Amino acid sequence: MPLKDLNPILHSQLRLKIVSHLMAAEESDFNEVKEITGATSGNISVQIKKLQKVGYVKVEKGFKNNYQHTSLSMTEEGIHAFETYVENLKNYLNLDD
Amino acid sequence: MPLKDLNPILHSQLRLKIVSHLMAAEESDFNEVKEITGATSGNISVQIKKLQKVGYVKVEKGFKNNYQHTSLSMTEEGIHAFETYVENLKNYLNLDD
DNA sequence: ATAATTTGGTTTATTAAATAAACTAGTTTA
DNA sequence: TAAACTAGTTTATTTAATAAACCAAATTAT
Repeated sequence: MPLKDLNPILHSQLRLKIVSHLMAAEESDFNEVKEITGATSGNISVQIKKLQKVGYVKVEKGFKNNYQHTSLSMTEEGIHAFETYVENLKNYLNLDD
Repeated sequence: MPLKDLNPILHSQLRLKIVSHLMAAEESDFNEVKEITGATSGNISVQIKKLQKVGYVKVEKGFKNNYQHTSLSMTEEGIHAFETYVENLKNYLNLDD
């Protein structure tokens, strides 16, 4: 079968780092994402918003030790999209099961 | 260990399709790539040139049945880059060996 | 013979995406 | 109370992806 197009929301260096981390971590926050990605806050803010807009990531804003705090987690839809992305990508990498 | 950056030359929808095909096919040409990717000639031309410029793909222009013909194949450097890309990507997909 | 069409592309212009710089708002420390 | 830090957002810039328009040679139709 022909190679399927890769979900462009996930096929992005930074968003893939973020989602990969959230898939492994189950729950995380803005700062953790900043540390593991090494990206700038602005870039992360933009990409998180994009992931939220399509419903892949849940963004909860609140407070923690008087400071604003943004916690992040994958939605069911996001988990499913990631799994589909991985299956499609395997065909590119010749890692087919 | 932290997630390594993915080689941006390979982490592109169309270029990954092209390279994936060339890795499997060993030898191919412009038209075959056009068929399997479904992309426009212009887009393929640009991406092939990019892959050639970094030394990942060998481009040989000649003639076949009186028509111009462009054959394509991976270079050693390209094969190595692809393999490294796959290894790095595995860490994103949680497919680690 | 020559005009129209097809093959096999390249070049250039447009659109979209990634990224960082500059900014905002509140908190803590000197 | 001013400086510095935390935790982000908004906006501007750079870069990349894509398609439209173009070019040249070969073929077919008139």
